[in-house]
Amino acid sequence: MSVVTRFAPSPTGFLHIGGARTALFNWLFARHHGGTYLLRVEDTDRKRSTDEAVQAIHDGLDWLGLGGDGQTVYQHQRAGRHAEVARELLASGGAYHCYCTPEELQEMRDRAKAEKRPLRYDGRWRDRDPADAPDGVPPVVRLKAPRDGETVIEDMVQGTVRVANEELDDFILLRADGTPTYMHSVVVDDHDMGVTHVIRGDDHLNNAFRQAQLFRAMSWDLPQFGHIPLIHGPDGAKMSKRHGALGVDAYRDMGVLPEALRNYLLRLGWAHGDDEIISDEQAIEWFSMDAVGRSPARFDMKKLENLNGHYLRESGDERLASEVAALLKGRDGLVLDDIGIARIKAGLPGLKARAKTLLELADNAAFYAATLPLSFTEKASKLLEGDAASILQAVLDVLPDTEAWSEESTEAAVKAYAEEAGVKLGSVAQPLRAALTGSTTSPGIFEVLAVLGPAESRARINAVCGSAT
RNA sequence: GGCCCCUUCGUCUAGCGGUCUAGGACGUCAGCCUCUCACGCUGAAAACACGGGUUCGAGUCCCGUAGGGGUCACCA
Repeated sequence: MSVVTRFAPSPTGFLHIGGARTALFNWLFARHHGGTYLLRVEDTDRKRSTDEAVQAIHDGLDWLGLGGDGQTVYQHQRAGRHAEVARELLASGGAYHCYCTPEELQEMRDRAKAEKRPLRYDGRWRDRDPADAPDGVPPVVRLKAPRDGETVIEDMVQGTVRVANEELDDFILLRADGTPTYMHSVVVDDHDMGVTHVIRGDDHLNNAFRQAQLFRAMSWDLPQFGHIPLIHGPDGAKMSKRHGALGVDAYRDMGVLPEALRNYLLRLGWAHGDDEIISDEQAIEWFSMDAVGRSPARFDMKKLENLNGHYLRESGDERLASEVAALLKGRDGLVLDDIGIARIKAGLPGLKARAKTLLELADNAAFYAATLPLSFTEKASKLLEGDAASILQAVLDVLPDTEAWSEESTEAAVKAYAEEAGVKLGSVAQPLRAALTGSTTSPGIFEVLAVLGPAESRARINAVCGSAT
Protein backbone atom coordinates (compact mmCIF):
# COMPACT_ATOMS: atom_id res chain seq x y z
CA MET A 1 0.00 0.00 0.00
CA SER A 2 1.40 3.33 -0.99
CA VAL A 3 1.88 6.06 1.57
CA VAL A 4 -0.45 9.06 1.61
CA THR A 5 0.20 11.96 3.97
CA ARG A 6 -1.51 15.28 4.27
CA PHE A 7 -0.95 18.71 5.70
CA ALA A 8 -4.20 20.16 6.96
CA PRO A 9 -3.98 23.75 8.18
CA SER A 10 -6.94 25.81 9.24
CA PRO A 11 -7.06 29.11 7.43
CA THR A 12 -7.41 31.43 10.38
CA GLY A 13 -4.09 33.19 9.90
CA PHE A 14 -0.70 32.89 8.27
CA LEU A 15 1.30 29.71 7.95
CA HIS A 16 3.24 29.72 11.18
CA ILE A 17 6.54 28.10 11.84
CA GLY A 18 5.09 25.05 13.57
CA GLY A 19 2.74 24.41 10.69
CA ALA A 20 5.63 24.74 8.29
CA ARG A 21 7.52 22.02 10.10
CA THR A 22 4.47 19.76 10.15
CA ALA A 23 4.18 20.27 6.41
CA LEU A 24 7.88 19.52 5.97
CA PHE A 25 7.67 16.26 7.90
CA ASN A 26 4.63 15.14 5.95
CA TRP A 27 6.35 16.05 2.72
CA LEU A 28 9.56 14.26 3.65
CA PHE A 29 7.77 11.17 4.86
CA ALA A 30 5.78 10.91 1.66
CA ARG A 31 8.82 11.54 -0.53
CA HIS A 32 10.88 9.04 1.39
CA HIS A 33 8.30 6.36 0.77
CA GLY A 34 7.56 7.42 -2.77
CA GLY A 35 4.05 8.30 -1.67
CA THR A 36 1.72 11.23 -2.03
CA TYR A 37 1.56 14.42 0.01
CA LEU A 38 -1.83 16.11 0.00
CA LEU A 39 -3.04 19.48 1.10
CA ARG A 40 -6.36 20.01 2.82
CA VAL A 41 -7.72 23.29 4.10
CA GLU A 42 -9.69 22.78 7.29
CA ASP A 43 -12.27 25.47 6.87
CA THR A 44 -15.35 23.90 8.36
CA ASP A 45 -15.73 26.91 10.60
CA ARG A 46 -16.73 29.39 7.96
CA LYS A 47 -16.85 32.25 10.43
CA ARG A 48 -13.15 32.01 11.20
CA SER A 49 -11.83 31.14 7.78
CA THR A 50 -10.72 33.80 5.36
CA ASP A 51 -9.63 33.78 1.74
CA GLU A 52 -6.62 35.86 2.68
CA ALA A 53 -5.48 33.19 5.10
CA VAL A 54 -5.94 30.48 2.48
CA GLN A 55 -3.82 32.51 0.12
CA ALA A 56 -1.20 33.21 2.78
CA ILE A 57 -0.88 29.53 3.54
CA HIS A 58 -0.50 28.60 -0.09
CA ASP A 59 2.06 31.36 -0.59
CA GLY A 60 4.05 30.25 2.40
CA LEU A 61 3.98 26.62 1.34
CA ASP A 62 4.94 27.43 -2.24
CA TRP A 63 7.81 29.60 -1.08
CA LEU A 64 9.05 26.76 1.09
CA GLY A 65 8.68 24.34 -1.78
CA LEU A 66 6.08 22.34 0.13
CA GLY A 67 3.03 22.69 -2.06
CA GLY A 68 0.80 19.63 -2.11
CA ASP A 69 0.58 16.96 -4.78
CA GLY A 70 -2.57 17.48 -6.82
CA GLN A 71 -5.55 19.61 -5.97
CA THR A 72 -6.01 21.16 -2.56
CA VAL A 73 -9.08 19.82 -0.80
CA TYR A 74 -11.35 22.37 0.82
CA GLN A 75 -13.08 20.74 3.69
CA HIS A 76 -16.19 22.89 3.72
CA GLN A 77 -17.00 21.76 0.21
CA ARG A 78 -17.36 18.24 1.52
CA ALA A 79 -20.01 19.10 4.11
CA GLY A 80 -22.56 16.98 2.26
CA ARG A 81 -20.43 13.87 2.58
CA HIS A 82 -19.77 14.62 6.23
CA ALA A 83 -23.49 14.88 6.90
CA GLU A 84 -24.06 11.67 5.00
CA VAL A 85 -21.64 9.80 7.24
CA ALA A 86 -23.32 11.28 10.29
CA ARG A 87 -26.69 10.04 9.01
CA GLU A 88 -25.26 6.57 8.52
CA LEU A 89 -24.09 6.60 12.09
CA LEU A 90 -27.45 7.84 13.28
CA ALA A 91 -29.16 5.03 11.39
CA SER A 92 -26.82 2.36 12.75
CA GLY A 93 -27.15 3.61 16.30
CA GLY A 94 -23.57 4.84 16.43
CA ALA A 95 -24.69 8.39 16.96
CA TYR A 96 -27.63 10.24 18.43
CA HIS A 97 -29.36 13.60 18.60
CA CYS A 98 -28.63 15.83 21.55
CA TYR A 99 -30.93 18.72 22.35
CA CYS A 100 -28.79 20.51 24.89
CA THR A 101 -28.46 24.21 24.30
CA PRO A 102 -25.07 25.90 24.40
CA GLU A 103 -26.17 27.59 27.62
CA GLU A 104 -27.05 24.29 29.17
CA LEU A 105 -23.65 22.90 28.24
CA GLN A 106 -21.86 25.89 29.63
CA GLU A 107 -23.76 25.48 32.84
CA MET A 108 -22.72 21.84 32.92
CA ARG A 109 -19.08 22.79 32.54
CA ASP A 110 -19.28 25.52 35.16
CA ARG A 111 -20.75 23.16 37.67
CA ALA A 112 -18.20 20.48 36.89
CA LYS A 113 -15.46 22.99 37.37
CA ALA A 114 -16.88 24.21 40.67
CA GLU A 115 -17.11 20.65 41.90
CA LYS A 116 -13.66 19.87 40.52
CA ARG A 117 -14.97 17.15 38.30
CA PRO A 118 -13.73 16.57 34.75
CA LEU A 119 -15.33 18.90 32.22
CA ARG A 120 -17.23 16.50 30.05
CA TYR A 121 -20.61 16.21 28.42
CA ASP A 122 -22.59 13.86 30.61
CA GLY A 123 -24.39 12.02 27.83
CA ARG A 124 -27.84 13.02 29.01
CA TRP A 125 -29.42 12.52 25.59
CA ARG A 126 -27.51 9.38 24.81
CA ASP A 127 -30.28 6.94 25.60
CA ARG A 128 -33.18 9.27 25.90
CA ASP A 129 -36.36 8.75 23.93
CA PRO A 130 -36.36 11.03 20.87
CA ALA A 131 -39.99 11.72 21.72
CA ASP A 132 -38.71 13.82 24.61
CA ALA A 133 -37.17 16.23 22.17
CA PRO A 134 -38.14 19.78 23.01
CA ASP A 135 -39.91 21.82 20.36
CA GLY A 136 -37.94 24.31 18.38
CA VAL A 137 -34.52 23.17 19.52
CA PRO A 138 -32.40 22.01 16.61
CA PRO A 139 -30.29 19.08 17.80
CA VAL A 140 -26.64 18.37 17.29
CA VAL A 141 -25.45 14.90 16.38
CA ARG A 142 -23.12 13.23 18.84
CA LEU A 143 -21.07 10.08 18.51
CA LYS A 144 -22.16 7.32 20.82
CA ALA A 145 -18.68 6.62 22.09
CA PRO A 146 -17.78 3.49 24.02
CA ARG A 147 -17.96 3.98 27.78
CA ASP A 148 -15.94 1.01 28.95
CA GLY A 149 -12.48 -0.13 28.15
CA GLU A 150 -9.80 2.02 26.68
CA THR A 151 -8.71 3.50 23.41
CA VAL A 152 -5.15 2.84 22.37
CA ILE A 153 -3.06 4.71 19.83
CA GLU A 154 0.13 3.22 18.45
CA ASP A 155 1.85 6.46 17.72
CA MET A 156 4.92 6.56 15.47
CA VAL A 157 6.48 9.17 17.72
CA GLN A 158 4.89 8.84 21.12
CA GLY A 159 4.71 5.07 21.20
CA THR A 160 1.72 3.34 22.75
CA VAL A 161 -0.60 5.86 24.32
CA ARG A 162 -3.77 4.73 26.01
CA VAL A 163 -6.66 6.47 27.63
CA ALA A 164 -9.67 5.14 29.48
CA ASN A 165 -12.85 5.55 27.46
CA GLU A 166 -14.61 7.06 30.45
CA GLU A 167 -12.27 10.02 30.02
CA LEU A 168 -13.74 10.72 26.62
CA ASP A 169 -17.20 12.12 26.06
CA ASP A 170 -19.65 11.90 23.19
CA PHE A 171 -18.27 14.60 20.95
CA ILE A 172 -20.29 16.48 18.38
CA LEU A 173 -20.27 15.34 14.77
CA LEU A 174 -22.78 17.78 13.33
CA ARG A 175 -23.64 21.17 14.73
CA ALA A 176 -27.21 22.30 15.22
CA ASP A 177 -27.06 24.02 11.85
CA GLY A 178 -26.11 20.73 10.23
CA THR A 179 -22.50 21.64 9.50
CA PRO A 180 -19.78 19.19 10.48
CA THR A 181 -17.27 19.81 13.24
CA TYR A 182 -13.56 19.56 12.70
CA MET A 183 -13.36 16.32 14.68
CA HIS A 184 -15.82 14.68 12.34
CA SER A 185 -14.58 16.11 9.05
CA VAL A 186 -11.01 15.11 9.73
CA VAL A 187 -11.91 11.49 10.08
CA VAL A 188 -14.19 11.35 7.09
CA ASP A 189 -11.73 13.20 4.89
CA ASP A 190 -8.68 11.27 6.00
CA HIS A 191 -10.57 8.11 5.19
CA ASP A 192 -11.94 9.30 1.87
CA MET A 193 -8.60 10.73 0.79
CA GLY A 194 -6.91 7.46 1.60
CA VAL A 195 -4.55 9.02 4.10
CA THR A 196 -2.33 6.32 5.53
CA HIS A 197 -0.19 8.39 7.88
CA VAL A 198 -1.42 11.32 9.93
CA ILE A 199 1.57 13.43 10.96
CA ARG A 200 0.64 16.51 12.93
CA GLY A 201 1.39 18.53 16.03
CA ASP A 202 1.37 17.01 19.47
CA ASP A 203 -1.54 19.25 20.39
CA HIS A 204 -3.71 16.84 18.43
CA LEU A 205 -2.73 13.76 20.39
CA ASN A 206 -5.81 13.99 22.59
CA ASN A 207 -7.99 14.34 19.53
CA ALA A 208 -6.57 11.16 18.10
CA PHE A 209 -8.43 9.09 20.68
CA ARG A 210 -11.77 10.55 19.75
CA GLN A 211 -10.99 10.25 16.09
CA ALA A 212 -10.00 6.64 16.58
CA GLN A 213 -13.41 5.97 18.08
CA LEU A 214 -15.09 7.44 15.04
CA PHE A 215 -12.95 5.37 12.68
CA ARG A 216 -13.98 2.28 14.60
CA ALA A 217 -17.64 3.28 14.65
CA MET A 218 -17.51 3.40 10.87
CA SER A 219 -15.44 0.20 10.70
CA TRP A 220 -12.76 2.07 8.82
CA ASP A 221 -9.06 1.28 9.03
CA LEU A 222 -7.13 3.60 11.30
CA PRO A 223 -4.30 5.55 9.75
CA GLN A 224 -0.91 5.49 11.45
CA PHE A 225 -0.56 8.48 13.73
CA GLY A 226 2.60 10.44 14.37
CA HIS A 227 2.32 13.33 16.78
CA ILE A 228 5.37 15.52 16.62
CA PRO A 229 6.33 17.75 19.54
CA LEU A 230 5.49 21.42 19.35
CA ILE A 231 7.94 24.21 18.75
CA HIS A 232 8.29 26.57 21.67
CA GLY A 233 9.42 30.16 21.74
CA PRO A 234 12.85 31.16 23.08
CA ASP A 235 11.27 31.52 26.52
CA GLY A 236 10.01 27.95 26.54
CA ALA A 237 6.38 28.92 26.27
CA LYS A 238 4.17 27.73 23.49
CA MET A 239 4.75 29.41 20.18
CA SER A 240 1.45 31.02 19.47
CA LYS A 241 0.40 34.10 17.64
CA ARG A 242 0.25 35.94 20.91
CA HIS A 243 3.66 34.62 21.89
CA GLY A 244 5.76 35.96 19.09
CA ALA A 245 5.24 33.18 16.59
CA LEU A 246 5.81 34.50 13.14
CA GLY A 247 4.48 33.46 9.80
CA VAL A 248 6.92 32.03 7.31
CA ASP A 249 6.42 35.21 5.31
CA ALA A 250 8.12 37.10 8.13
CA TYR A 251 11.20 34.95 7.74
CA ARG A 252 11.13 35.44 4.02
CA ASP A 253 10.95 39.19 4.58
CA MET A 254 13.92 38.98 6.91
CA GLY A 255 15.91 37.56 4.04
CA VAL A 256 15.87 33.91 5.03
CA LEU A 257 16.33 31.39 2.24
CA PRO A 258 13.69 28.66 2.01
CA GLU A 259 16.29 25.89 1.93
CA ALA A 260 17.83 27.27 5.11
CA LEU A 261 14.47 27.31 6.86
CA ARG A 262 13.80 23.77 5.70
CA ASN A 263 17.14 22.57 7.03
CA TYR A 264 16.61 24.37 10.31
CA LEU A 265 13.09 23.06 10.80
CA LEU A 266 14.19 19.55 9.94
CA ARG A 267 16.73 19.60 12.76
CA LEU A 268 14.15 20.74 15.26
CA GLY A 269 13.09 17.47 16.80
CA TRP A 270 14.79 15.23 14.30
CA ALA A 271 18.41 14.24 13.91
CA HIS A 272 20.59 11.99 11.82
CA GLY A 273 23.69 11.45 13.91
CA ASP A 274 25.90 14.51 13.92
CA ASP A 275 24.73 15.84 10.58
CA GLU A 276 23.78 19.50 10.53
CA ILE A 277 23.84 20.62 6.93
CA ILE A 278 21.39 18.36 5.17
CA SER A 279 20.33 18.68 1.57
CA ASP A 280 16.80 17.91 0.45
CA GLU A 281 18.03 14.75 -1.24
CA GLN A 282 19.69 13.53 1.93
CA ALA A 283 16.70 14.55 4.02
CA ILE A 284 14.38 12.51 1.83
CA GLU A 285 16.71 9.54 1.94
CA TRP A 286 17.28 9.69 5.69
CA PHE A 287 13.95 10.82 7.05
CA SER A 288 12.07 8.49 9.31
CA MET A 289 9.50 8.99 12.01
CA ASP A 290 11.28 6.93 14.63
CA ALA A 291 14.13 9.42 14.62
CA VAL A 292 11.71 12.15 15.67
CA GLY A 293 12.23 13.17 19.28
CA ARG A 294 9.46 13.43 21.82
CA SER A 295 10.29 16.63 23.61
CA PRO A 296 9.42 20.11 22.44
CA ALA A 297 12.16 22.29 20.96
CA ARG A 298 12.78 25.98 21.36
CA PHE A 299 13.10 28.20 18.37
CA ASP A 300 16.57 29.68 18.00
CA MET A 301 16.93 32.51 15.54
CA LYS A 302 20.73 32.52 15.89
CA LYS A 303 21.04 29.01 14.58
CA LEU A 304 18.68 29.75 11.73
CA GLU A 305 20.83 32.73 10.82
CA ASN A 306 23.95 30.64 10.90
CA LEU A 307 22.38 28.09 8.58
CA ASN A 308 21.11 30.88 6.37
CA GLY A 309 24.62 32.30 6.11
CA HIS A 310 25.81 28.91 4.99
CA TYR A 311 23.19 28.57 2.27
CA LEU A 312 23.77 32.15 1.22
CA ARG A 313 27.42 31.36 0.57
CA GLU A 314 26.39 28.31 -1.41
CA SER A 315 23.91 30.18 -3.55
CA GLY A 316 24.65 31.06 -7.15
CA ASP A 317 25.52 34.67 -7.93
CA GLU A 318 22.82 34.92 -10.56
CA ARG A 319 20.06 34.18 -8.10
CA LEU A 320 21.52 36.33 -5.36
CA ALA A 321 22.07 39.30 -7.66
CA SER A 322 18.44 39.34 -8.68
CA GLU A 323 17.27 38.94 -5.08
CA VAL A 324 19.48 41.80 -4.00
CA ALA A 325 18.39 43.99 -6.90
CA ALA A 326 14.76 43.41 -5.97
CA LEU A 327 15.47 44.33 -2.38
CA LEU A 328 17.40 47.46 -3.35
CA LYS A 329 14.85 48.69 -5.84
CA GLY A 330 13.55 52.12 -5.01
CA ARG A 331 16.23 53.10 -2.54
CA ASP A 332 17.58 56.63 -2.76
CA GLY A 333 20.96 57.28 -4.28
CA LEU A 334 21.13 54.00 -6.15
CA VAL A 335 20.97 53.18 -9.81
CA LEU A 336 20.05 49.64 -10.55
CA ASP A 337 20.85 49.76 -14.21
CA ASP A 338 22.84 47.08 -16.02
CA ILE A 339 26.08 48.50 -14.69
CA GLY A 340 24.89 48.62 -11.11
CA ILE A 341 23.55 45.09 -11.23
CA ALA A 342 26.65 43.82 -12.98
CA ARG A 343 28.79 45.34 -10.24
CA ILE A 344 26.69 43.77 -7.51
CA LYS A 345 26.96 40.42 -9.20
CA ALA A 346 30.71 40.79 -9.64
CA GLY A 347 31.03 41.78 -6.00
CA LEU A 348 29.00 38.87 -4.68
CA PRO A 349 31.92 36.57 -3.91
CA GLY A 350 33.22 39.06 -1.38
CA LEU A 351 29.78 40.06 -0.20
CA LYS A 352 28.43 36.59 0.51
CA ALA A 353 30.73 35.73 3.37
CA ARG A 354 29.70 38.90 5.13
CA ALA A 355 25.95 38.41 5.34
CA LYS A 356 23.59 36.16 7.22
CA THR A 357 20.43 37.24 5.44
CA LEU A 358 19.46 38.57 2.05
CA LEU A 359 18.60 41.84 3.72
CA GLU A 360 22.09 42.17 5.11
CA LEU A 361 23.51 41.16 1.78
CA ALA A 362 21.52 43.88 0.06
CA ASP A 363 22.60 46.49 2.59
CA ASN A 364 26.22 45.54 2.13
CA ALA A 365 25.93 45.49 -1.63
CA ALA A 366 24.21 48.85 -1.96
CA PHE A 367 27.42 50.88 -2.29
CA TYR A 368 28.22 49.13 -5.55
CA ALA A 369 25.15 50.69 -7.11
CA ALA A 370 25.47 54.06 -5.41
CA THR A 371 25.68 57.31 -7.31
CA LEU A 372 27.96 60.21 -6.42
CA PRO A 373 28.02 61.85 -4.04
CA LEU A 374 28.21 58.88 -1.72
CA SER A 375 26.65 59.03 1.69
CA PHE A 376 29.07 58.29 4.50
CA THR A 377 28.63 56.68 7.85
CA GLU A 378 29.83 58.65 10.81
CA LYS A 379 32.91 56.53 11.23
CA ALA A 380 33.71 56.78 7.56
CA SER A 381 33.51 60.57 7.62
CA LYS A 382 35.87 60.60 10.52
CA LEU A 383 38.36 58.46 8.62
CA LEU A 384 38.31 60.99 5.83
CA GLU A 385 39.41 63.86 8.04
CA GLY A 386 43.01 64.98 8.58
CA ASP A 387 45.59 63.91 6.05
CA ALA A 388 43.32 61.40 4.36
CA ALA A 389 42.94 63.61 1.32
CA SER A 390 46.66 63.76 0.68
CA ILE A 391 47.03 60.02 1.13
CA LEU A 392 44.22 59.38 -1.30
CA GLN A 393 45.69 61.85 -3.73
CA ALA A 394 48.93 59.91 -3.59
CA VAL A 395 47.07 56.64 -4.07
CA LEU A 396 45.36 58.10 -7.07
CA ASP A 397 48.76 58.74 -8.57
CA VAL A 398 50.11 55.25 -8.04
CA LEU A 399 46.99 53.34 -9.10
CA PRO A 400 47.55 51.44 -12.36
CA ASP A 401 46.37 52.50 -15.77
CA THR A 402 42.95 51.59 -16.97
CA GLU A 403 44.21 48.72 -19.15
CA ALA A 404 46.21 47.20 -16.33
CA TRP A 405 43.47 47.63 -13.70
CA SER A 406 42.81 44.51 -11.64
CA GLU A 407 42.55 43.26 -8.10
CA GLU A 408 46.18 42.13 -8.23
CA SER A 409 47.60 45.23 -9.85
CA THR A 410 45.83 47.67 -7.55
CA GLU A 411 46.92 45.65 -4.55
CA ALA A 412 50.52 45.64 -5.71
CA ALA A 413 50.43 49.38 -6.34
CA VAL A 414 48.89 50.34 -3.03
CA LYS A 415 51.12 48.01 -1.06
CA ALA A 416 54.20 49.39 -2.77
CA TYR A 417 53.08 52.89 -1.97
CA ALA A 418 52.47 52.09 1.68
CA GLU A 419 55.86 50.48 1.99
CA GLU A 420 57.59 53.39 0.35
CA ALA A 421 55.78 55.88 2.53
CA GLY A 422 56.63 53.80 5.56
CA VAL A 423 53.04 53.43 6.73
CA LYS A 424 50.93 50.43 7.52
CA LEU A 425 48.66 49.20 4.79
CA GLY A 426 45.72 49.76 7.07
CA SER A 427 46.27 53.50 7.27
CA VAL A 428 45.93 53.65 3.51
CA ALA A 429 43.31 50.99 3.03
CA GLN A 430 40.85 52.39 5.54
CA PRO A 431 40.55 55.90 4.07
CA LEU A 432 40.39 54.27 0.67
CA ARG A 433 37.61 52.05 1.87
CA ALA A 434 35.71 54.99 3.27
CA ALA A 435 36.06 56.91 0.03
CA LEU A 436 35.01 53.98 -2.12
CA THR A 437 32.20 52.52 -0.05
CA GLY A 438 31.13 55.22 2.39
CA SER A 439 31.68 52.74 5.18
CA THR A 440 34.45 51.39 7.38
CA THR A 441 33.58 47.79 6.62
CA SER A 442 33.35 46.14 3.24
CA PRO A 443 34.73 43.29 1.21
CA GLY A 444 38.46 43.33 0.56
CA ILE A 445 39.40 46.77 -0.71
CA PHE A 446 41.22 45.56 -3.81
CA GLU A 447 38.25 43.44 -4.77
CA VAL A 448 36.13 46.55 -4.42
CA LEU A 449 38.54 48.48 -6.59
CA ALA A 450 38.44 45.78 -9.24
CA VAL A 451 34.65 45.53 -9.26
CA LEU A 452 34.15 49.28 -9.33
CA GLY A 453 36.65 49.65 -12.17
CA PRO A 454 39.11 52.42 -12.81
CA ALA A 455 36.72 55.21 -13.83
CA GLU A 456 34.26 54.81 -10.96
CA SER A 457 37.03 54.21 -8.43
CA ARG A 458 38.86 57.35 -9.48
CA ALA A 459 35.67 59.36 -9.46
CA ARG A 460 34.85 58.29 -5.93
CA ILE A 461 38.33 59.04 -4.66
CA ASN A 462 38.35 62.38 -6.41
CA ALA A 463 35.04 63.28 -4.88
CA VAL A 464 36.57 62.87 -1.46
CA CYS A 465 39.82 64.66 -2.22
CA GLY A 466 37.92 67.57 -3.67
CA SER A 467 35.64 68.03 -0.70
CA ALA A 468 38.45 67.58 1.77
CA THR A 469 40.65 70.30 0.36
C1' G B 1 -8.30 20.57 38.47
C1' G B 2 -8.86 15.63 35.22
C1' C B 3 -6.33 13.20 31.34
C1' C B 4 -2.01 12.83 28.09
C1' C B 5 3.10 13.92 27.00
C1' C B 6 8.08 15.58 28.02
C1' U B 7 13.11 16.25 30.96
C1' U B 8 21.54 15.23 28.19
C1' C B 9 25.85 21.80 27.82
C1' G B 10 22.30 28.67 27.48
C1' U B 11 19.83 26.43 22.66
C1' C B 12 19.21 22.24 18.83
C1' U B 13 20.80 17.44 19.58
C1' A B 14 24.07 12.27 19.39
C1' G B 15 23.55 8.34 22.80
C1' C B 16 19.19 2.82 21.48
C1' G B 17 23.20 -1.39 29.41
C1' G B 18 29.66 -1.70 29.32
C1' U B 19 33.59 1.56 23.73
C1' C B 20 30.68 8.05 28.11
C1' U B 21 37.07 10.85 31.75
C1' A B 22 29.14 11.97 27.62
C1' G B 23 30.16 13.44 21.03
C1' G B 24 28.54 17.27 17.26
C1' A B 25 26.26 22.07 15.97
C1' C B 26 24.61 27.21 17.22
C1' G B 27 25.82 30.80 20.74
C1' U B 28 29.79 32.59 24.22
C1' C B 29 35.12 33.36 25.28
C1' A B 30 40.43 33.12 23.67
C1' G B 31 43.80 32.76 19.62
C1' C B 32 45.32 32.33 14.37
C1' C B 33 44.48 34.53 9.50
C1' U B 34 44.13 39.84 8.09
C1' C B 35 43.49 46.31 4.61
C1' U B 36 38.11 46.71 7.84
C1' C B 37 34.20 43.47 8.82
C1' A B 38 33.17 38.76 7.94
C1' C B 39 34.35 33.81 6.29
C1' G B 40 37.68 29.99 7.61
C1' C B 41 40.84 27.46 11.15
C1' U B 42 42.52 26.13 16.33
C1' G B 43 41.33 25.87 21.37
C1' A B 44 38.35 26.73 26.03
C1' A B 45 34.25 27.00 29.41
C1' A B 46 29.50 24.52 29.35
C1' A B 47 24.85 19.08 30.36
C1' C B 48 22.89 13.37 31.80
C1' A B 49 16.53 17.57 36.87
C1' C B 50 16.24 14.90 41.83
C1' G B 51 15.41 10.35 44.77
C1' G B 52 14.78 5.29 44.90
C1' G B 53 15.15 0.61 42.58
C1' U B 54 16.62 -3.52 38.65
C1' U B 55 21.64 -5.10 37.13
C1' C B 56 28.24 -7.44 37.87
C1' G B 57 27.42 -2.60 35.42
C1' A B 58 22.42 2.93 34.04
C1' G B 59 22.66 9.03 30.54
C1' U B 60 20.52 4.44 28.57
C1' C B 61 15.36 -0.10 31.93
C1' C B 62 11.37 0.49 36.12
C1' C B 63 8.89 3.47 40.05
C1' G B 64 8.30 7.95 42.54
C1' U B 65 9.26 13.46 43.22
C1' A B 66 9.97 18.10 41.09
C1' G B 67 9.68 21.12 36.88
C1' G B 68 7.81 22.06 31.90
C1' G B 69 4.25 21.39 27.96
C1' G B 70 -0.37 19.88 25.67
C1' U B 71 -5.58 19.18 25.96
C1' C B 72 -10.40 19.30 28.07
C1' A B 73 -15.83 24.27 22.68
C1' C B 74 -21.99 23.55 18.39
C1' C B 75 -12.59 26.37 17.35
C1' A B 76 -9.39 23.79 14.57
